[in-house]
Amino acid sequence: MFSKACEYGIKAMIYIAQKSDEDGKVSLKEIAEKTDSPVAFTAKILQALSREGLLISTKGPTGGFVLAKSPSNMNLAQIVSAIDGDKVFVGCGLGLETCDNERPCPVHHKFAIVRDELTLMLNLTTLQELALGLKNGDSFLTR
Amino acid sequence: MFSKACEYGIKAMIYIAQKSDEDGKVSLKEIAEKTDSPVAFTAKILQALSREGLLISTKGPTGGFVLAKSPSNMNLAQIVSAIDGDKVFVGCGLGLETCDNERPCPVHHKFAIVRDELTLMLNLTTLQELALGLKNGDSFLTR
DNA sequence: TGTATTTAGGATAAAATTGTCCTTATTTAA
DNA sequence: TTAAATAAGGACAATTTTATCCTAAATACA
Repeated sequence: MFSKACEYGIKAMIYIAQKSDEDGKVSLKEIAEKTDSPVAFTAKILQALSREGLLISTKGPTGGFVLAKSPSNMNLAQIVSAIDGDKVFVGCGLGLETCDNERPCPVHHKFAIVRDELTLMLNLTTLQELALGLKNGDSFLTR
Repeated sequence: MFSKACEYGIKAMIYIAQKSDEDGKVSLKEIAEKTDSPVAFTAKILQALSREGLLISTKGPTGGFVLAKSPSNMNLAQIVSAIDGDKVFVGCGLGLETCDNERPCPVHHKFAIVRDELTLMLNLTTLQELALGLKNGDSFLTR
């Protein structure tokens, strides 16, 4: 469904959201540990998320990452499209370049319904609520 | 969403379904052409689908592939799981090994809803209806 | 029987994704 | 001012996925 990079990215963002409303910045090392992700690879992803304007990074001791916006204003769709692009939102289920209502692939109509639901869900799900569930112990980032 | 292999496999199955209720067997060469797929790679996928019991293959001149069952009894879920396994049906959206109602990842509940809809759609969509749309010119396998 | 045609399958290659390593730049604080 | 800590980013490596090539096996038909 999502790439590994995207999975790591989402987990990182949720962890940062949950952690940084307590303290300030969160370090790469801590993020990678708590999300059970490879450190160096996670670094690349956080870099990308910073470039895309979803994170703010600071170097040096006490440096780290913080959300660029309030977690209530950040949703999963923004994260996914920052990392995986918009393929998941608009791409054809059978990989055709041209696939729309004018010239649909055989599964287009049925696929579009599900895909649009996924898009809706990703757009409606905020980092705030995900971080809250995590903080409450209702959900987990590892295992 | 689906792997390339799976996309090719689905397109091939739809083409075979549409073509073989007219004639009998359909050759690899024809399938690859009409689905705009690489021949040798498609061969591997058709091999796998044959091993999985979804296709019957015949060697020699006039040989080729036919559906193992009536297209009304074959659905997309069977094809997807033959090629990509059941990851798409049961896998965690964030890649956790353990992720269920007992110990959910942060997106589990919302993700499961969409994933279950996808599963339902794949189970309910038969090769018969897809092949019919294609034959009627309402849908396409290329471009 | 022999030849052409077609799928099976092993070996290999290319490309994309995932992952690591190392150096540089920046910042903090002693 | 220096040392330590941290992210940035380039180079490279490993793995997975996608794709190709070649030979073998099976089959139809002359």
